[in-house]
Amino acid sequence: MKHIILEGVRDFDLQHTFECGQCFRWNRETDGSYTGIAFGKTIHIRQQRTGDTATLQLYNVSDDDYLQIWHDYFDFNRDYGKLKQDLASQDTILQDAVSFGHGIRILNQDPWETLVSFLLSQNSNIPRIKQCIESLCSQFGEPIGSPKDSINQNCESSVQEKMYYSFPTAERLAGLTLEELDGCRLGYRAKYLLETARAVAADGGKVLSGLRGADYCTSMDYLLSLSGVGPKVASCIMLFSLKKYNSFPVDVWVRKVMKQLYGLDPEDASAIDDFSSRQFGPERGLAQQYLFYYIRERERQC
DNA sequence: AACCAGGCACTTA
DNA sequence: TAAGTGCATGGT
Repeated sequence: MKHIILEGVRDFDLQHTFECGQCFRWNRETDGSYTGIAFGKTIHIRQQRTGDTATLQLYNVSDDDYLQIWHDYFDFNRDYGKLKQDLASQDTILQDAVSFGHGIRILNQDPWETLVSFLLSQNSNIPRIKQCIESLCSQFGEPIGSPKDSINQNCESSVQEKMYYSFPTAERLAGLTLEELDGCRLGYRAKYLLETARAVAADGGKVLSGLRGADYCTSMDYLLSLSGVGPKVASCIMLFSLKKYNSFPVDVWVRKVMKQLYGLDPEDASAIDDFSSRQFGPERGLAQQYLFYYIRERERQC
């Protein structure tokens, strides 16, 4: 039975984790459960809250998959209770943000998928980024099984019937032409994608996948050498796939936080970098996620 | 209907 | 080093 149950899970909430802007291939079903694709596998998750812990049902997950992929993917090795406590004690703004997004966890995603996703994210918005990625996957990825297959047929499921595709490899994309990418509607980013895919595929992706073991500067230098990857995109890749929790992506939303809540000049990148380093410490990447989710959900109300 | 989006590459001063 | 500009496309 490909079904895992985790009980007594603290500091984890599906909506907080999947809708804080770090991932693009998770979708909410009508009943509040989520279906996602990562590492060439589909997975369906339901949560039941009881007080401050949750029971998680992971469907289409074998014991091996859980140990080899999902345990690390959901960052279950880190103590978020302690991390949150440290951050919340810094200032009341962060305290509110942490409280608001208390179930956020930083996913440890695949570096290549994360690289492409954030390369495509520039000057765009989240709904459209998701569209671009899905069309890229459906046209150039491999079809994979639906998570519905492993859900008990007797109980009704909210998982929608559709095809699921893996994320295309660097080698696959490196062999394409710009014309072949037209249907994905990537705009001017298509050129960046091809150049970067070719650079990554040139060494079989070994340099990129090896960056988890490399230090911050080595990783940053390599990523910045890729076409279409600047400081913001590189920071996201390092934070969401390379476990570089000191990286602090600064985008329009974070600039908004820095201006509105901390009174900094939103155009002064080095001031923001210095301040975030002093104020949030070596785990400032996590602080960034709480603040990003906080300001974005707040603005959505208006 | 404008405005702008999880920015970057490229040019100019 | 700093400051400006074009970019494809679609959400709001």
